[in-house]
Amino acid sequence: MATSDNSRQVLLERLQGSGLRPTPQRELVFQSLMAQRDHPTAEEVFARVKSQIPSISLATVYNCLETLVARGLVRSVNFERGPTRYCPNLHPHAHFHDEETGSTHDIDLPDGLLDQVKTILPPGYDASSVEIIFRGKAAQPAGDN
Amino acid sequence: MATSDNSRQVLLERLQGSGLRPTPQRELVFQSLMAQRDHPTAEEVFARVKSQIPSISLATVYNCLETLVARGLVRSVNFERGPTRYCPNLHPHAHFHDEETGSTHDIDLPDGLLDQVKTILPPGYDASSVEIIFRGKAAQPAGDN
DNA sequence: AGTGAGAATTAGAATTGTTCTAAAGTGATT
DNA sequence: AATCACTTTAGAACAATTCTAATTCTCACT
Repeated sequence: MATSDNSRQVLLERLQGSGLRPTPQRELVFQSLMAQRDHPTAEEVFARVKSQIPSISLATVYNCLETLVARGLVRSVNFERGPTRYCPNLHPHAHFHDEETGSTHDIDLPDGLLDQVKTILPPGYDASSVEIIFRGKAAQPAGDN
Repeated sequence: MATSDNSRQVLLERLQGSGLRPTPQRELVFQSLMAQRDHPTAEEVFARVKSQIPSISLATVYNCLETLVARGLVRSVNFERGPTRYCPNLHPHAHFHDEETGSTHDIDLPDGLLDQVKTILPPGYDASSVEIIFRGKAAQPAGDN
């Protein structure tokens, strides 16, 4: 299949380009993600790749996933590890994570924006809530956490 | 102060309305969130309320927070507890969490939507990424995870 | 005021997801 | 073949959260 050869090429290039080695473990973890296009957890990836490399360890799977995410080859869905945070702001708002300070700011949403965003959902999808998270730098005097 | 009396009223009503008791612990946890409008973790809330009720336990803080979130009095920022998930879809897309099945679906984004959403950021905020998460029901033949 | 039932709290153990550490392996380069 | 950086492995450690069992509290009803 041409597609998987392509993505393998991309993987190899990205690794080379960062001075990282194209190890069997990295290739396999990447392949397993490309092959089954769902959203597996690290444990699930671990389970899937063990049949190919029985000696692979969970720590290696975590390492490989981290590498793939860092190289932009894969996306991680739980953007922010760490403890859940609670906010008393009940107005519809988005969150901005300042990556430098680790602080979180509330961003007010214009009226109707959430409804507008919901219109991108295909028929059959009924969203009870929408969450918008920005990440980046805020040239702002801190304050929030 | 009228505001905090107001929100206290709301708290009491919401609890009553669900047959829940307005305990000192629940009131205190709620108050502490209202008083300091940042995004504390459960541990931080625990630390803050201990001075008022030294006997309070961490489990109670978690319980109270869960209750407040369930009653819509407070919002939790790490929408989905549990393990991080990984997806190989590199096209800009949102995620839809099906609350019934626990599965996650990719939602394609129309061109320019992310840029458009970014325009709501006040000056000084520079977002390197935007994450959009829907939660709700999908009347869809599953498939994704 | 006393009692009983259900609700809530407490302390600590257990679980889960992730990261860390130390030792061993790999492979290109001298 | 010695070296050096990178990688993997196994298991311990850690952090966040949930669970459990015992106790305490609250409140409606006598």
